[in-house]
Amino acid sequence: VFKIGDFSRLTRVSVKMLRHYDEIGLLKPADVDASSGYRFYTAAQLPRLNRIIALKDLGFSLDQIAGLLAEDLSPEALRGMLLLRQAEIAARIRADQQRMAQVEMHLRQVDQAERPPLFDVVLRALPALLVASARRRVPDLEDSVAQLFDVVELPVAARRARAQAGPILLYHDRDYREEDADVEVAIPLTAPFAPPEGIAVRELPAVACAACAVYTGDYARLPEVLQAILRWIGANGYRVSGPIREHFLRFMSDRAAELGLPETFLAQQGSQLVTEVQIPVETDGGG
Amino acid sequence: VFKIGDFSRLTRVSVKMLRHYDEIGLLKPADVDASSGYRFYTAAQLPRLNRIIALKDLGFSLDQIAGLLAEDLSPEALRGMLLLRQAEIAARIRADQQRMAQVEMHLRQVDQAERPPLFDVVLRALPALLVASARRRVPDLEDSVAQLFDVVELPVAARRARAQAGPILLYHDRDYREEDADVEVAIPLTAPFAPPEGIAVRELPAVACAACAVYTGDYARLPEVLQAILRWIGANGYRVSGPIREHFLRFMSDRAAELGLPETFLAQQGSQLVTEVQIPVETDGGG
DNA sequence: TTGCTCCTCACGTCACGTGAGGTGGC
DNA sequence: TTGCTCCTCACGTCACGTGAGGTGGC
Repeated sequence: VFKIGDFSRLTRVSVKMLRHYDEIGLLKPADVDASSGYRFYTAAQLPRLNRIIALKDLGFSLDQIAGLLAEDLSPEALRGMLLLRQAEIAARIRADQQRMAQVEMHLRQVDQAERPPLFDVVLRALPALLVASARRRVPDLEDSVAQLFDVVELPVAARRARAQAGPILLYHDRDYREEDADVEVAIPLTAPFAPPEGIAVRELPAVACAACAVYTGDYARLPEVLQAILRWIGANGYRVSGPIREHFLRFMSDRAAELGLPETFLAQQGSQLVTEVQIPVETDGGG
Repeated sequence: VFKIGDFSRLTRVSVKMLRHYDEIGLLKPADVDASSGYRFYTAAQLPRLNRIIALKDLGFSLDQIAGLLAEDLSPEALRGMLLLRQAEIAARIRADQQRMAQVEMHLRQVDQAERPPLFDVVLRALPALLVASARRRVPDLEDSVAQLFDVVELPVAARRARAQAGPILLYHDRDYREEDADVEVAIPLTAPFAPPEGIAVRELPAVACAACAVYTGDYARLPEVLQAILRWIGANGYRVSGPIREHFLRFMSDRAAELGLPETFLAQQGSQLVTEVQIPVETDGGG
């Protein structure tokens, strides 16, 4: 029979941890002196403590460990816990490998150039979105996109179906071009409706991984931003895997104001426009 | 200028997080209404928030991010932070890969057999230890080891140099044998001393990774334990990379009692002996 | 008036670590 | 007596999430 300090040295588990495990009921001392409160452990408790430490090393929480050590644990439940843990670890490894690639990229930027690194490109998932959209091949971007926007905006506004998110512009061409571009204007919806001709109500697919950058300012410089992100994508070993999106987080439109759009999405005269460029990517050479 | 809710939707950063960043001074609102306490943000704050999110994705703490966003951050300091992060991520990936291998092993055990899995083998590092030791080729383990123990124990006890850890028995043979075994008895020390002939005072090298199991009971069954760990090592894709050690955590010796050893290490008559078997390993096929 | 947004406490999370202040046995 | 070990609060960690309870503007 061991006092807590001896048991701690024996097992290399800190006294504080042993007291903690006692407190949460994971490992009760074999005996506790009623008057002094001294905890006493026995060698028979070593296997249980060893299992606790081993499971902790595998990353299980103390709560889960309590479950795994329960006598009535079925093999299927055990299998389930292990499979879950396996999936979690796999996900963490993938996330860490992405982080690693990003850190290495920043290091290259610091080593090569004097200018501060471009920290603003972020990889993230894009959720699926229900939208009303119109897709056309338009002669030139400037004017046609504004018109296309109105075409979609009107029926959405009439049905009060607009969701709390700005419109999205998708470029369906493989190569970026300003003439005869195949573009789609999409407006997020709260609920589907039967669209008039020329307009579709559909779900914009979710994107597992997109390189995104938020840009504040005039649309004239959006192509520059786009080029910068494309360079970033190349430099980080990714490749474009779907249509480029521009998400207008805060935009300006006289017509929109007339239509009574929520003020959130309307920039004041002279204040900044906010746009997020989103480029779906996948690992270059990977699936 | 945005109210906190609008800014939250714009950036997909929760209101709570924005308030938290305000509180810790990481991102103060451009303006706060004196009477209502309302926070107001501007588009000019977007780049900073984007950097914060990007750095958070890389796993930096908010404290570190504050440092990284400071205007007077030197490129060398930035480089240092990135290198540190890189090392941390690499370490985490390695640890996760080990965990993964362990989880997979447990899964195989659950799938193949009905018996509960052997959770008790743990991988861990062994620290370097200053010891007094004697190494001999002995005709048979039973008696000779006990004698060898006394040979080392006496001078250590005379100098009161014994550290708070039990003695260690090392097997230097490549293959396990009970006859003509090349064994070493090592006793951890608090301080070095000039040893008598036949005894060395040296540092037992640290081991980066060892498969360890704590065994409670009679020494007669130690070879079984050893065999079980060796099977575990094979099944998990490791191979033995150094001499096998037996660390006597709680042992019995009449002679030791005479010598006034700390009671911790002496089992009562009839109570359990506690021994940890430690086998240095490396990844099979790896460095 | 109702609903929505904003505010400030204050507590919970997770697995302990770190004192503070006091006791008991050699 | 001194030093060592044990005890029980109680607070800190980290980055927020989750209510509680109240206010302000349309």
